[in-house]
Amino acid sequence: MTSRPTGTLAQRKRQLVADELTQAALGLLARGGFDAVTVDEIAAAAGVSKRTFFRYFASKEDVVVQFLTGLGTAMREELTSRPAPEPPSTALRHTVWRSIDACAGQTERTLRVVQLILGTPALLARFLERQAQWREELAAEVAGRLGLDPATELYPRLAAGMALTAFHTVLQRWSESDGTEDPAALTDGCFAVIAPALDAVVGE
Amino acid sequence: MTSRPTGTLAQRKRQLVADELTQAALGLLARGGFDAVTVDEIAAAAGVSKRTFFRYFASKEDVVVQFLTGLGTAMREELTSRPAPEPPSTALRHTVWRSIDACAGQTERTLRVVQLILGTPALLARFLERQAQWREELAAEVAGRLGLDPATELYPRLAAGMALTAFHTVLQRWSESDGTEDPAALTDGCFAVIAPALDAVVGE
DNA sequence: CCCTACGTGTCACCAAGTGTCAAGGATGAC
DNA sequence: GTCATCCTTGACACTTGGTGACACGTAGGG
Repeated sequence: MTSRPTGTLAQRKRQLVADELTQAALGLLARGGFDAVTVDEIAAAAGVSKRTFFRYFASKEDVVVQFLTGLGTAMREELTSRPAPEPPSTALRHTVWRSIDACAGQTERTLRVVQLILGTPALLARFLERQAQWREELAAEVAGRLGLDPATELYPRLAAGMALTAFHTVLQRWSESDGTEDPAALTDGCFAVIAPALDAVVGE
Repeated sequence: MTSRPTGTLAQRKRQLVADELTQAALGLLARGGFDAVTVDEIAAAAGVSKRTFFRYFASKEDVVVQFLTGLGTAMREELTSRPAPEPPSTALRHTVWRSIDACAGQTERTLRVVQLILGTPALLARFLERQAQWREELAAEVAGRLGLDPATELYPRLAAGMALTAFHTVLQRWSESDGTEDPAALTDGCFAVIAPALDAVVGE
């Protein structure tokens, strides 16, 4: 998907530095943990200054969490592209699955990042903050699909929240099993549980 | 319940300082926002040193989030005290309601704190981190109630996650409405949506 | 009266994050 | 070729969150 050189030369150079920073950060943070590594060390490992690090990432947590940033946009894209008559449980199941499937190419790397995030309170906090943003976006999209007023109806936010709870549960189980359990099966299992609530409103 | 002077004199003195710190912090943070107020200012307003502030609170966020700390323990207490044969949706509805109802005595103060948290990314992140802990605790309790193995079954974590999604949604709506909407009605409305999923497993 | 324990203030220190400015490198006009 | 310009970067200084070490004062117990 990102195989051909995208954008201008300046943009590609910028992307190169960002990748180098991410690479260095994930390598150092994997061993030693989050607190044991300083931003100066990450910057030095990438061959840039501390100041440049903060020109690419808003915070030390950001360099890890942004590794999973694509997931949020992937989810919203998938949800908007789902056919309208599809029941919410099906549409949201594909939405969550799309974000998980997006990491298929780099399984072991993603696993280490997820384990790092779920095992580090500061990173978990930032990750959950991201999820809160995604929830609002998904809720708006769900409301639009069903023609509900997001300001008065409780369903959109709850549906988005349930989907993200499923997402989080899948990541937890996948992380705890060291990648042994099948993400697809976990996703289906989670949605089998929450589907009765997601689809109950359809008759309304 | 905390009407009579509890604990030793030293404990009460400690509580006094903690209350003074919380009071000062909430007062200053309400106007000016979270970033505009420094820990030194909070400590000075409470008449102690910065070092003493950090002997009472682990972080600047903590002084705000800990104001809602009782909610987590209140929830778990309520869930454990619920009769075993009660359907999950009923037990969890009372669980969430108990934590909301616990703030009944200080409505306007709680409202300002909730609005501050939901409107400040750093505070929201810490608050969500707390909720993640609560979720694990509630999931363990749910698993115990139903005799499910929390390591293999998806239901406990999902049920706890749905309940906390309801909790969060109630707080959001209550906060956005400036306290106008009725928390009890919101709670019932949320659980009416998620109940089909919570109770569907009963037959199993 | 002394001794201990505990809470607090002071100071020093580290790391995260930001503003500012000057240097360098690429680009484009003439 | 040269100059002007823009953009990125590094260097430096600074603020703030957070921690460790130590010294001081006070209450209680021998």
